[in-house]
Amino acid sequence: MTRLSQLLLPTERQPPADAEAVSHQLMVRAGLVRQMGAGLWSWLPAGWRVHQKVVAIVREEMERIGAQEVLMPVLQPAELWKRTGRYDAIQGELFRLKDRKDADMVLAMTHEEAMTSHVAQIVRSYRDLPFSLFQFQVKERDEPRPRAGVLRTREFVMKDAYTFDRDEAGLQEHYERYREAYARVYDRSGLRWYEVESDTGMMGGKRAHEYMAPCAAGEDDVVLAGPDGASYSANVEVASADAQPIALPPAGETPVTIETPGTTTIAALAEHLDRPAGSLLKAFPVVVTPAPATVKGEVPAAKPRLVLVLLRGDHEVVEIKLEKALGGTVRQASEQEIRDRIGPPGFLGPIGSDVPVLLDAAAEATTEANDGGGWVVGANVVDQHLDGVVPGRDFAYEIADVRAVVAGDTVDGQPVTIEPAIEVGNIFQLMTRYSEPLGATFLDEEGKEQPIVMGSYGIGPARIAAAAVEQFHDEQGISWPKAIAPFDIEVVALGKQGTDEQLAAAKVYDELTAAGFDVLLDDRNGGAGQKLTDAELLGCPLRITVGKRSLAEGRVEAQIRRGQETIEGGLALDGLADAVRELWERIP
RNA sequence: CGGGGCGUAGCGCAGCCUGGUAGCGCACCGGCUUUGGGUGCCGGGGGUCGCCGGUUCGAAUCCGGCCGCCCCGACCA
Repeated sequence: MTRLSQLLLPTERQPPADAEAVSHQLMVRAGLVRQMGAGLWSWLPAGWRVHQKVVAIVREEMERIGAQEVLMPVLQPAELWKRTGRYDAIQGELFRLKDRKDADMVLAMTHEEAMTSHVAQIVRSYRDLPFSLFQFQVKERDEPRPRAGVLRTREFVMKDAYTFDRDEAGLQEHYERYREAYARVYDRSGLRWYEVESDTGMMGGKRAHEYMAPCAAGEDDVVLAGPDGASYSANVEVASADAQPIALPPAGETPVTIETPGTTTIAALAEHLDRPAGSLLKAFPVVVTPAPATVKGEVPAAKPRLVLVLLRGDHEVVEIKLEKALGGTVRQASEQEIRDRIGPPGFLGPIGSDVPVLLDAAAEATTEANDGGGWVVGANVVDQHLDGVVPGRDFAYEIADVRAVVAGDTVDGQPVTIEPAIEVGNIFQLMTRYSEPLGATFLDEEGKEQPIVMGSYGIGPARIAAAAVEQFHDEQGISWPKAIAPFDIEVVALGKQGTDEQLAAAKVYDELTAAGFDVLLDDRNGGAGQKLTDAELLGCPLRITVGKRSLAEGRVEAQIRRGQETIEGGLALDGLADAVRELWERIP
């Protein structure tokens, strides 16, 4: 029996002063979670019910596709992580510690090492494959900046799953099955969501998708084309689209020097020349440090090198795309490096220096679309630029798509929009990134040793809960999707304990519970205002109010939380369970 | 890691500049009152003023160091 008078549900009238995100404010105010430290959160009973409901949905969908549930330690020997190279590759985010024997240990931020090393010991033959494992286990990440309540924390439960296949075809099959399972998970949980192409990041591997729930507190920007991203959707980190056209003035035989005193920014230059920023080439000098060896035995690459990135003045670089294109980590060049190798900052250009040039694909596409047109670039001389510069003719370059898509660009002719969203899950094709260093191999039909081909698949239940709050709330509080609400129905008993309303409400509670609903009964002695306000804050999908007014007619009141729709005339006590069941069908 | 801000009761805040033994609202406890949208009145409990050190007759207040938390950026499976 869940009586509010017995439930630890510390609702607050005011949100914590430091809570910025709506979900942060509401989840604390509604008594679902409490903070212990930066990025460290405790789940109180009602909040944990939400979390568990999400977990139950995920578990069902994992089992539906044949994945087997396991549980592996969070505290792990560092040795495993050294073998995959991540011990050195991951800088601050990995918690490291020593045990009493002074052995290096880590707190796992994900479980590729653990899963793979076990599987390496167990699997011998192609006959043992394929299969897939999953768990709900805590992950520890020393986040540089935890934020937004439960959205980005240092410790959180994750459903992580791993697939083990004989070859890439098997992985693809598994991958598709997971995509379907994920779609079901997010549909069932009641979120607005979409699947986008993503960067593979520290996981390594080949292909990856992220599952994004659009919301104001989102940390990622997602590029979408078509209705709700139907025809294109990708994280801006990897998105690519056709830039909006821009006209370039005809170029002469050779570049012409123009005086541009004091115009060190694109904006100033555009104004000075009275030309659109998109017709100017922005110079972005960077230093590339080749990626460190992530696998034992990999040959360390060359020394850091300077590269001049050129892109349209109305575009920005995406560091991740740049790093991919250049094959290493990238930082902006220092002023000294720029002066030594290229020219005076503010007037940089590709002509007159020996620094290799990387031209953004959108700039090249613009050049082609303006046959015979020329750009303005820095002259590498103070207060001078060059006009009528033609890439290829006037300077050599390599080409890559390294710019950020902006709203209004097009994909297959369709304009894109950009929305903030929170990542609620992801899937990666790891290939042999972990099986090789950890020796997870099998003998194929020919008796030849092969590395297992892997995939990894994560879901953050806490983020699903918080994203739901972000997406579904109003002035009064949360309005949960019914699949993950802490309770299906809150029965509010008006009047003091022992009154007719309270007795009738208890009966309503029993009847609805017997009918299979999760019911919360507010049997407190408080005033009507307090109870109704708290109910709206907590946000159960359906509220049944038992007061003496309607009770006199043998009825109770009903309100659907989403949209605060009051059911005309309420519901008759006689046959209440059936009426509620019917009503339940149309609640989101 | 860079920039900014904040630590005083469970939550939200004042007091600090100008040093004199800590206060308000909500919540909580007791009594009465009220009973369909946080009712009103009376009485009450609760705080190492983040921590350490210094200055001073005296420090929440001034000075130094440290710790914690939040926001922006960098970063982020």
